[in-house]
Amino acid sequence: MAGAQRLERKQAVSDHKRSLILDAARRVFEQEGLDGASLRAIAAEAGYTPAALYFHFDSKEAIYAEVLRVSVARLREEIERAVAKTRSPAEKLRAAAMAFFDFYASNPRDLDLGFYLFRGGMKPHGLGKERDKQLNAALASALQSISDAAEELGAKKEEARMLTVDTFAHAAGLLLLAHTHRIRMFGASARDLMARYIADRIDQLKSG
Amino acid sequence: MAGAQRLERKQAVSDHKRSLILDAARRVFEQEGLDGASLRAIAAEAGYTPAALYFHFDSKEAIYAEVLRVSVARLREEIERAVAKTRSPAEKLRAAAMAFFDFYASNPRDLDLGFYLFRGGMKPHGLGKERDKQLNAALASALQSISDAAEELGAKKEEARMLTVDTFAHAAGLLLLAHTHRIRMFGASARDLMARYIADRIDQLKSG
Amino acid sequence: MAGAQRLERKQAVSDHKRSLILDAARRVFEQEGLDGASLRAIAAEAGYTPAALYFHFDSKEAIYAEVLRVSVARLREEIERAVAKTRSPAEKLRAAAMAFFDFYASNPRDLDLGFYLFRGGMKPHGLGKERDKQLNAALASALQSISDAAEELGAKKEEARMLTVDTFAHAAGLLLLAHTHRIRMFGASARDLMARYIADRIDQLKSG
Amino acid sequence: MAGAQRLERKQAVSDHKRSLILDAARRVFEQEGLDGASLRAIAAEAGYTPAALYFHFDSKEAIYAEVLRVSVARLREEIERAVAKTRSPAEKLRAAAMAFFDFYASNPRDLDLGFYLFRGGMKPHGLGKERDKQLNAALASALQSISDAAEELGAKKEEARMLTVDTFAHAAGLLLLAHTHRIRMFGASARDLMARYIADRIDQLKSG
DNA sequence: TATGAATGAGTATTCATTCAT
DNA sequence: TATGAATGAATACTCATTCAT
Repeated sequence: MAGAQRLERKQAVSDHKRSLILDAARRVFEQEGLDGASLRAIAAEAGYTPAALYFHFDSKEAIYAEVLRVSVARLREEIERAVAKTRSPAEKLRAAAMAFFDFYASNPRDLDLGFYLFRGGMKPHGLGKERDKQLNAALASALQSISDAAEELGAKKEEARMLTVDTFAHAAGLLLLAHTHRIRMFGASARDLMARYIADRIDQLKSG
Repeated sequence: MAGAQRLERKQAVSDHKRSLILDAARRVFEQEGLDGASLRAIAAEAGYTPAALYFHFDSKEAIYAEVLRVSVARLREEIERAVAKTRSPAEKLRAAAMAFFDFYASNPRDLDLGFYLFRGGMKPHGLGKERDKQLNAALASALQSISDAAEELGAKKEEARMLTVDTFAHAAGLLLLAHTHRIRMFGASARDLMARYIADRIDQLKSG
Repeated sequence: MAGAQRLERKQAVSDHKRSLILDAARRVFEQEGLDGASLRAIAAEAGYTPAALYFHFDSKEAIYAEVLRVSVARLREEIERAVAKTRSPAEKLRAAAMAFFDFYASNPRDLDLGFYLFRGGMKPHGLGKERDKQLNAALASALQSISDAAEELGAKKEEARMLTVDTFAHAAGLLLLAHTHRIRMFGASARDLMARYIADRIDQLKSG
Repeated sequence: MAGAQRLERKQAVSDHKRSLILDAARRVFEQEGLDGASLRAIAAEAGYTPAALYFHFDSKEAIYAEVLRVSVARLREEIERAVAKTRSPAEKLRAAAMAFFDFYASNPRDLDLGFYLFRGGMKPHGLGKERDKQLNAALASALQSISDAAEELGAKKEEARMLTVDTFAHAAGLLLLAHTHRIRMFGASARDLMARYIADRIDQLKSG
């Protein structure tokens, strides 16, 4: 029993240190961006030697992946919080979509990270299949609110799915344009366009 | 006269070498991705010493920019070619939008290249102001067909612009999902979704 | 206790390695001159990878500065040792001046090193402000013996200072000539000229 | 005859181009300092390709040497001009010494160049014996005024020579200190110190 | 668990020089 | 005489990672 307790405590301490490193990594991402987030920089911010991080993570990419995992978890929380404040299915759908958009609009580093990892940014072997699966699951879970709301509005399962994908895509595209400053060339606000987009889709659903 | 001819020939040879280097750069992008596209790698692929590239280009970024410029020019050509085959404004709009989508769907490295701008864009240095401006202009020019078609369909200038941005964004988002293989998790075809999206917008325009 | 001892030993080992690198740097200076003293060269001479030096020093300039610091420290020691052997103020002054001259006459690479400052000095970056200040302080300290002796011989503070500057300048000029072999063209011994110079200044002081 | 004339003209044209390059080199030295005076930079300033310079000079160092030669010639002119304005031998001596000092004080790049070339700054084989000899001769000639004046003031040949060397050395030392900004630490003006030095030597000569 | 030390591969860019044309 | 093209060596410095301690 005593041995098991000791092991538990050890595990807890270890987890805590891991999360301290992740916090540091997040801070570095925010302040320096992806390119500045070297292992050295993360280690320094965490008060560690670079070598020390290898006791807690397998590689730099593993840290990146973990930060992304937490990021997606936060995304999900934000969406759920926004949805919880609403009453009607329509409002729910709008709230979920806009929460998704707003999360990345106000956390551009999370967007950067997401794009980096979701694409082939990582050299040696990507995230690894397992992590990739987990990530997809987490993302699907975050977007579940959108699908649910669509179904409540009368969409069939398949339609609801497609709406979710479309919403994700439209938001991602607008965010991309907004963050590369390529959108101002058309003199439009990304958020307004997103709002209009989702309003149209809601109308479609209601009338269809 | 002979002197002028010699100069012309020299220029032609020089241009040819430039384009060989750009081809090599494109190949490296394709095989190694953006991060692997170091000057050394490009030089090696082109059969040159790194130093030799500096005779033909001012910097690594200049090579990137040129590759990108060519890519956007090809995009524009494809869109215009597609539009030229159509008759009605509605067809024109659809053709332009789908040509945009298809270009990047079938040239994923060009998409990667475009996304590079995104990453450089976040901390906005990258290509330098001048090149960035030129690029925006080239992109706007490539998308002009979409705006034109929308206006022909009765949209006001402002509406036409927003439609163009929306179309760009939706396509970009879908391509991102497709490209990262995140879209299959919803069991939908990116191209179908794009087609439906643009069909809906055309309906909107016609009925509005 | 044991822990403290281990730390001490570690520190000692680290210091030793640092000094081995500095020795290597000095050797490179001697054999290759200042321009040849690249980081690579120093690392190779020390039996290290270039990257390894960055564990022990912040930059190439930091190594230069350290070598220079040691050089000036040795200069100071030599001057003080020479002065300590004398009795009268006049002898002290002569001893200090000649020790200064002799140090650089018999350590021409230290002279080179000092001249490096000159070249860096023209467009005044080089070592960075902080190091430059420290160096000036160390140099001033090394020359203090001369000022002190002058004051003991009756010179006012201001006079003593100027004498120090003059002595420094005269010695530096003669060393330059001797070192570049430009002095033989006049068939004179630099050391004799220095001795005569300082003798004259002592006479001046005594009679003035 | 016609052939000889043609050859002469060719030679004249060639000489002119050489001097244009040297002018360019001088300008680059002045604006960019020694480190910035790369062959490329000189060529660009002269409106040539780097390769073209090799038809006029053997190497970069050869250009440096030639610039230095011209510099020493100008030094000599300045000294002679200053001396020509004076009447008494004492004035002559003072004028020559101060002209020497002032020349380098107001043309620090010439000083820099002189130090660089007179020392071992040049890697492969120095200036070459021949050029070195010429340079020494030119320098001696520039300093001749000082020796002459000293002799006119009653110094024997040997004494006059030593005075010249001393003056050269003192000036060089002060200039070195002044340009490295190491002299202000003693709060003295280099020019005043030089003036005092030469005044003392004149007094010595007169009284001795 | 953590460190200090070290590595080897990598970065973009500059340099003086050469050579065919 | 001059150029365009090319080279090979060099520059200082950064990186993720490893390993003995």
